[in-house]
Amino acid sequence: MPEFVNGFVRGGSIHLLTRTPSGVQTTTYPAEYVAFVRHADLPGDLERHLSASQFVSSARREGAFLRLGFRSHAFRDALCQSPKSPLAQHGIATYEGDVDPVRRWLTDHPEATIQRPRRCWLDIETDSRVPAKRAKEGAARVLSWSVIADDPRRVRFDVLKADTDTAEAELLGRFWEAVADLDQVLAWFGDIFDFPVLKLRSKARRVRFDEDRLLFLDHAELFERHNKNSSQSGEEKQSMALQNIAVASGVAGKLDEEGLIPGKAMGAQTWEMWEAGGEWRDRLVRYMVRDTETMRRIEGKNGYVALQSTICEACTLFGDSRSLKPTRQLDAFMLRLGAARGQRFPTRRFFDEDVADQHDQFKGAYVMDPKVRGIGKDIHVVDFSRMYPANILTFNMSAETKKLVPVTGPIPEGCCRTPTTGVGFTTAEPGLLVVALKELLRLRKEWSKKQASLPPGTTDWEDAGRRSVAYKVAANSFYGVVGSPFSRFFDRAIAESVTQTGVWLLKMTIHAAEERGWKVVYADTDSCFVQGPTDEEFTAFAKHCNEVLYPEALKKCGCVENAVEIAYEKKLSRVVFVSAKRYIASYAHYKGKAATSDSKPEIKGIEYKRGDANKLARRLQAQVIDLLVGGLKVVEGAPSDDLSRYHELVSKMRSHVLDDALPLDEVQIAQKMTKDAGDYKNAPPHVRVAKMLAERGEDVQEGARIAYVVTDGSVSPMTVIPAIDYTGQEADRHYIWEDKVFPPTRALLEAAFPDEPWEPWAKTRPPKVRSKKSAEGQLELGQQPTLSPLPKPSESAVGDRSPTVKKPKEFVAVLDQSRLPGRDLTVVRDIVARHPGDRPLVLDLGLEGGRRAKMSTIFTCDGSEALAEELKRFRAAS
DNA sequence: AGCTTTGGCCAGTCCG
DNA sequence: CGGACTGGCCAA
Repeated sequence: MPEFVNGFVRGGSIHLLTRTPSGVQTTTYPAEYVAFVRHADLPGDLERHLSASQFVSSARREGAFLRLGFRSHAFRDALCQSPKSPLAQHGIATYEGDVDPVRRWLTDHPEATIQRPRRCWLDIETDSRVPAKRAKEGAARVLSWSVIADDPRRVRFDVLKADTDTAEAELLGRFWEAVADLDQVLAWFGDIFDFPVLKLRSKARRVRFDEDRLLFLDHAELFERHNKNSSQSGEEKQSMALQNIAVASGVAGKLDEEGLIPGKAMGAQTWEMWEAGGEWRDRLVRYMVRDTETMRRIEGKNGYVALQSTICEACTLFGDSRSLKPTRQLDAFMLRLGAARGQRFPTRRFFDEDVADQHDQFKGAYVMDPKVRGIGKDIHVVDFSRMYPANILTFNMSAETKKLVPVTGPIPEGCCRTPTTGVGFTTAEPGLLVVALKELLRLRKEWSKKQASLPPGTTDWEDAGRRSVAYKVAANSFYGVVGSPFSRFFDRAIAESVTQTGVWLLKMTIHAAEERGWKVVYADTDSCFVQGPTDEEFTAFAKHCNEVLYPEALKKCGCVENAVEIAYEKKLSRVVFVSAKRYIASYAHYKGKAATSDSKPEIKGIEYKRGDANKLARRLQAQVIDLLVGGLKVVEGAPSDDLSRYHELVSKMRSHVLDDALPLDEVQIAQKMTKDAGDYKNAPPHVRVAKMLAERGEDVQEGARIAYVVTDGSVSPMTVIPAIDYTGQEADRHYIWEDKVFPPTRALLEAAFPDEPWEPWAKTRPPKVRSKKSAEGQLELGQQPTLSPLPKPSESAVGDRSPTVKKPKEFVAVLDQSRLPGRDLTVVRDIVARHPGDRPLVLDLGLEGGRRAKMSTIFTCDGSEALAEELKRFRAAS
């Protein structure tokens, strides 16, 4: 059985590489650019014309198709892609006319399998004097490289001997020698740095190497794709930098780097360290080798690279970065399956961007607005198992099983029809999509079973588990690929039928639960949250859905099969819904297994889980989450309904934001720049900062994560600075509190305690004083009052729910805030009360809603040392 | 150059 | 001020 580790096209041939213990064996075949045409579609004269054409190198019948071979992709494109081609003119479809010769060969040879590559990790360092952006383009000299092979484990590295082109050429030459007996190279963000740099520099130095021979796989990209599925906190999403991921994965401690230039990042002083020579040059190499080793350890921890290899084997793909794309995976898998059954798939069209943008979206899932007020208790949750695959299976959905049926009325014999989209499918023979899906699910089951039969923790056990996951991943990507206009299998009607059948099933379930007198409080896509039943009643409900409700409903649609199934997933003991897709909850049980005090809460959608939220916003949310549902273990004695505990946390965080020294990580926000800086209509803050950085020559390209600090959030557009410019002073504290930290927690608190007033903590920023007024001498130059409504948490709105007249808000004004040590207004009010008659003032105040009011308040107004002292004493005493 | 989907929330900018 | 719009990130 032929096994291949890699393959490529060169000089009119395909080269297929086989790894042997002694080296790599190459097998070559002529490169075939093939397109199929359905014989029945083809008028006789056109067939003769094609067969005789000088551009067509071969033409032969294969089943119902005419197989046309071309000498180059240019000839084939002219026939298959151009709207002016004779086939397009006749409205004749072509099939698989975009498939590249290597994929063609692998598709036509079902006996060929994919070999597991000999793998290594790579890291390089380049001259730091060249801006990263230019370095990527190959403008910086390579200073060093390191390669760590996995099996057998082996570390190699090398350093530039002299700052000359000759020395660099030798260094690069030794790199390609070092990887000569390896098949796959992984590097962190290798696709955008290490790989192109090595290739560009080697070309520039005229170093001989074979770039096609190796599989280049971007480890960061791979990690990101596989890690999306695993639930994380926002803290872990902060950065994709290698050392951050290493710390989060538990394979490295906090970064401990000491470069030649203190306070400067390692990457920014590679040149200086290399030039210093001796111990510094050694240290540069050590850090580089450590980074390389870190990648290997990350893999040891999560096994994503091994999983990717398994996916490649399952789909017949070579293990480079392209194998990470779901369209590629499914394409390779389905082409083979189709070929085995004598079926061909449509030629994939190459859209230009306009066409892609024009494509209409199809309708998606149903999401219910949450119906719980306050803290919800004892909520049962059912969810459909693999809902979208199940819908495809049940309705036998596939491009070639589609059948035109009346949208309403009786369903023709031998057909089923989706209930809401009215798309018909034959039930006579299984569709290809269904066959593929069944095959993947069968394999998944087989490997899960196999895993269960093996001793846990062994290599075989792990491998079986990975195979099981690989098949699940592939099966779950089906729906998305069918819904993608870039995919060969794009079919809007099918994609929409999948989602809308899901909507139909979910709403049917909601209705059935409500019929029993229970309350459905939330639902999203494939899950349904229900309040009212006992555990036993709800178990019976799920059983009834599976045995009666769905089978009967699907039968009426003409379905012969039924893969639809719901499961009683969990009971939640306490739930707080902020809005759709945003809630927190503690478990009563999960799949029947009772939760313990160690059980982590379920947290969805809120800032705590977002990588672009402010750190303090996440911290305050974490504390409040702990009080509300428990499990995070950041607050003592949680959970609790004692409001004063919440007040305390909020007040404490507010004084921290307003008064304490704030380190960078507490004031910065980081967001990804998803496109080129110039392509934005209204540049958002992170893009404006990116532009500032770019002007300094820093590397801020599409995809970069930009960290910034807001220095004035009260103007539009806001003023911002790059995070690296922050010295500890510039942050707009009011903005941080009013816009970043408090609102996310306020949303949680208002959801949990809707009758309590949470507004009082919201505002801290003094209103802008009109220049006219301040010129009148009431306020001294440079002084602005800090105005804030007093929090009055103690008299909570128990009797205050009726729409009575709103009480006027109380305000306290404190002058010269810069000289006050604190702004804890309850404290200030007390102080004020104990200083009657000092000096009355009438202030012109900005109230909420743009109103203004005159207010006379009695307090010490000179911002004197005396008040500062008084505050200190009061705090010490209380 | 190549690309898994839609639904939803929230922050920010611009404009009337 | 509010609404239209863009952009980022998350749930499923």
